[in-house]
Amino acid sequence: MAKTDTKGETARSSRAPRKTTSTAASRPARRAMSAKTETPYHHGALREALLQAAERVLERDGLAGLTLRAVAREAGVSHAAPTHHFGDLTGLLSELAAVGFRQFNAAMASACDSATTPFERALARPKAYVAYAQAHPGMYGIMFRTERLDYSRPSLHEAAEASFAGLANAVGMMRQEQISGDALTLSQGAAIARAWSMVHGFTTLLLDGRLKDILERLPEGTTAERLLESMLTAPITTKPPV
Amino acid sequence: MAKTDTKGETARSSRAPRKTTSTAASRPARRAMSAKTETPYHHGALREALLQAAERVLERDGLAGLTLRAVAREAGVSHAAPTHHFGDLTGLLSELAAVGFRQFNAAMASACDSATTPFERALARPKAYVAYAQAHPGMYGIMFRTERLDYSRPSLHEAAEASFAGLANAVGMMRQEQISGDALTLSQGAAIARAWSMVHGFTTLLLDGRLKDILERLPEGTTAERLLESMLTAPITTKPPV
DNA sequence: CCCATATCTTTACATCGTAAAGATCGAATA
DNA sequence: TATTCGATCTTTACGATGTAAAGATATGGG
Repeated sequence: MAKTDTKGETARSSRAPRKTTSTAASRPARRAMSAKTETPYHHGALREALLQAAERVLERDGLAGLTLRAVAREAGVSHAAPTHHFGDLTGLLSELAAVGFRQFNAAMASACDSATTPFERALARPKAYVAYAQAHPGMYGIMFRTERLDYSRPSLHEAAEASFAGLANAVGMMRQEQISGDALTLSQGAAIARAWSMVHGFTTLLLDGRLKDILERLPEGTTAERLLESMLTAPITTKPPV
Repeated sequence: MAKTDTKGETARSSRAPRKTTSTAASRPARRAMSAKTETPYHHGALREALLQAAERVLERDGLAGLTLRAVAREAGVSHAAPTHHFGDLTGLLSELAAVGFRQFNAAMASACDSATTPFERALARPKAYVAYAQAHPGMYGIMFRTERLDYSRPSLHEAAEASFAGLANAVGMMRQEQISGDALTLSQGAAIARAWSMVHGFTTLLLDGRLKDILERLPEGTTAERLLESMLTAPITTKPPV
């Protein structure tokens, strides 16, 4: 038969020695393991290690470099190991996106906490939103690359839901009214949609380099953050936009 | 050597007979061509045929199904034919995105023309924007899938530039001032960024299914278009959003 | 102490993008 | 008109990827 997969996909020996977990490292290995007592057959916490490896690969090589096999190489395991933990590529991306949403939610919460005046509080979330996306462009890209995500996974569903709830809550605070979870008035829905659309749209356009044209034509040294601030606070001149 | 590419990749015979162009069809073929006088070696207008095939594949099978080989199959040519016309996958996607931007620009222009009152004119563009994306989700997805696009290609650059110019011009009309091409005030830039971010953000969230949560909680039968309209026209309650 | 099960590796294969070389046609040129 | 050259399309080939299936190995419960 035709020989395939013959070249350098083992990755067992040359990588960094596998960081065994406490339980696995504490007790001596029963059977002989490749003479050098390293790289035990069982990893111990491979799932988490794979997620961390995936995040490294994503931020280093971008979305195009984020493959199952690349993640396995980065983690120093066989190329089929991730499949066992995540089912398929969609599974891995979905779990990674869930990690991203949790990071994101934490960043938003901490930004809200550190704001004191009402004016600060109004801008804290949008600024933190854009800041997170700029600091983790790969992660943000994955979180909204819907075609390769499976929202039926509980971890992703919950993390994304929490993110949305935080947004709705913030909008409710602005309007000084409680936003219930099960029903919305058109005015409330419009306010949420406006806030989310504006910040999400700004972020994606910024990450895609689409705002460069605008930023270059603005007064010398105007940053994206300044543009965001102005976009959110400046009075609207004559009629609704566009 | 190991045999590869041995199965069903010819695609010459079973497909629809190639639609030869006028010049190719008008004169009889010189040499014998596979006994059945069809599928001439030279297509005649393969480049355009490939772009149309790509658009069909995109809207039928989605972005994941849009591969060089799938497009070649759809057009009934060998899998390497597209490479000659577009260089690589990025080339094909970029030219297809350019087609999308031209369609989009035409739709926007026609929407502006058919608007009469100032109120209509203010909403005509956003509505047409979202309507185009909903009618051609694959195309819209490609136009903003930046990682696989080459904006240095003149056709794409020009079409996207025209789209941006139309937006800037529309915002200028709203503000009743001329927006020059080379310099912007912060207020002008903020107005453009707000308009673009809002509509683009709304569109991507809608296409990604992220607005379903909101739409379901709104009064019975509220459509996305209604939400958009409300988002753009409703007064902003208390302070800047988010 | 032993085995069922979870975990990880090996092997295999279809598909994809892309490169390189061969085949065919159109048209300019002599 | 015959020939040659360049453009167009096909064939062949190769490495990479996702995924399935089967084999190897460790872990924990009986």
